[in-house]
Amino acid sequence: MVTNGKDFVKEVTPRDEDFSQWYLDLVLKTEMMDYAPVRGCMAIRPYGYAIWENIQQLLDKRIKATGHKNAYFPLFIPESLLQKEADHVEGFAPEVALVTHGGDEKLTERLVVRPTSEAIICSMYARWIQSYRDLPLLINQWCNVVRWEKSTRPFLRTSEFLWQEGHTVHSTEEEAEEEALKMLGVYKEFAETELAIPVISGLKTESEKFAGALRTYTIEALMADGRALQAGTSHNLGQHFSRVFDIQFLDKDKQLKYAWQTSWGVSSRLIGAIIMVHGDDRGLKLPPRVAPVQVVVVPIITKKQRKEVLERVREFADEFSGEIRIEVDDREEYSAGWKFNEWEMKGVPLRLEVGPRDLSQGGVTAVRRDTGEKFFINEKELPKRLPALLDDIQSNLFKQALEFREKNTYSVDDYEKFKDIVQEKRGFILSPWCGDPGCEEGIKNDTKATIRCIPFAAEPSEDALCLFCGQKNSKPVYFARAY
RNA sequence: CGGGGCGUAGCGCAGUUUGGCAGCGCGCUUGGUUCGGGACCAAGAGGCCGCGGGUUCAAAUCCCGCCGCUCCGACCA
Repeated sequence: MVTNGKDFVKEVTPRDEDFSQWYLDLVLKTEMMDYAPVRGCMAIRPYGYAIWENIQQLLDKRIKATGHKNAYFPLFIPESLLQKEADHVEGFAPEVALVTHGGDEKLTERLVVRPTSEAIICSMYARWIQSYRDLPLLINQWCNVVRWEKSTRPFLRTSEFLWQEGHTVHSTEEEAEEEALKMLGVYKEFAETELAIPVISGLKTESEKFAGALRTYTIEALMADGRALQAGTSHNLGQHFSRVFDIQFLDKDKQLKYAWQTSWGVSSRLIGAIIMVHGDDRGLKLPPRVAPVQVVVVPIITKKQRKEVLERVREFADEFSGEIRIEVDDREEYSAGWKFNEWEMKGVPLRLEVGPRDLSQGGVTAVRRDTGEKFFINEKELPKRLPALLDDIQSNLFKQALEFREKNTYSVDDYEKFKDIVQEKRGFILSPWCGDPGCEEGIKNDTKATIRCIPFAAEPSEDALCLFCGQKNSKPVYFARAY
């Protein structure tokens, strides 16, 4: 940590000085997480977990609204099941945790701690599906998964993380494709509406797609340091898994057919995205829709009016606690100024100050976390103003993030210029690519930038020359340095 | 997995070079005075110096091994 003299938040390294350190300072000081005694693992503390609960609640609603039901599958997967799909095992083998013993007894077959649940779920689906009447099968699960990662970062990449994974089965290829795209759309709408994070969506390249998928779709967000973060993926699995797990159904035409599948997921990584998209030198800036505390009330306690002020803020909280996540910080061992900084660091969208002056004027002093704006609100207007202000903060955060992304998205067809931007400014770079994995690889080796996605609208054009090889009829795709 | 940095009280650090009582600031506890942007006074509590070996009369300090965090790379949906 670096002490930054005159600034308000002493605990946090300035963002532009050292982005990584700023991020680490924040997740620790705001008590979102703490390191656990297992390498790469963390405890998610109540303040961080509350954000996850809000994400779960808001996304779960959407998953159910699109016809999916929740279920739960085992943490352990027999090793032989994981090994059935060739690409899948190749993709995950290096990072699976294995259970070899039960007590002192060696297991006859080793168990994999799920890195994702395709294998175990497909093995169950094979038993549940016989007829086209059993389809579509639309199931989601909220769970933890384990991937033994080489390098980890709180929330962004940890050995164990929380997520939801949807696993659906369909009778036709078209229907599976439609499902994969539909859920990508749900993710995009969710990220933008609830997390105030603008995302670009599109198709992953062959080298970046999910191990075992036919196609992978993705939403990608831009962090404040100009690096991209994959925020959610949706896979069209084709018949890859149904063939090896033998998920067959008798169709209307009396033919026995292999089913078509999808899977899709977002993880607790989204919490990292919220931090890195919205945060500033003072700390977090949480979008009201997912903020554990939307409004904090800080009483200004004075010797003379201590009782009146405390009574007022307490009834005040009761008044709004039904519709707003409101918290009264009436701890008397901390000064008002200390609390201001503390709650700003924790990213609470709106602060209300109630002191003798406010009481005499019949209202409260409000301060927005997003703009720092300070203003008086008359008591009578509060029921209307508070929800309206939270909505306004929510949309303003989205607007700021969108402006930042637009400012940091470049359209470039010259490789030298491309290299300069990757080096100096980062951000998204829309550049033509011929589709050859060799060119993708070459650009990655030169610049560390990867193709984040091929946007849906991308059309090849005659005069678009591949950034790397110069071939005509290339498509504009998004490049970035990524987390 | 390769290279660098770090690990001493809850947090930030000094002490390690040259072995000899484990310290400072913040925080914490208690009492009191305060409170509109990190208040003040007084009295206190708090340590397997990351872990395990070794050298030594004596190790936070020297040697060996390991673990963890972190940065850069490799790897990675």
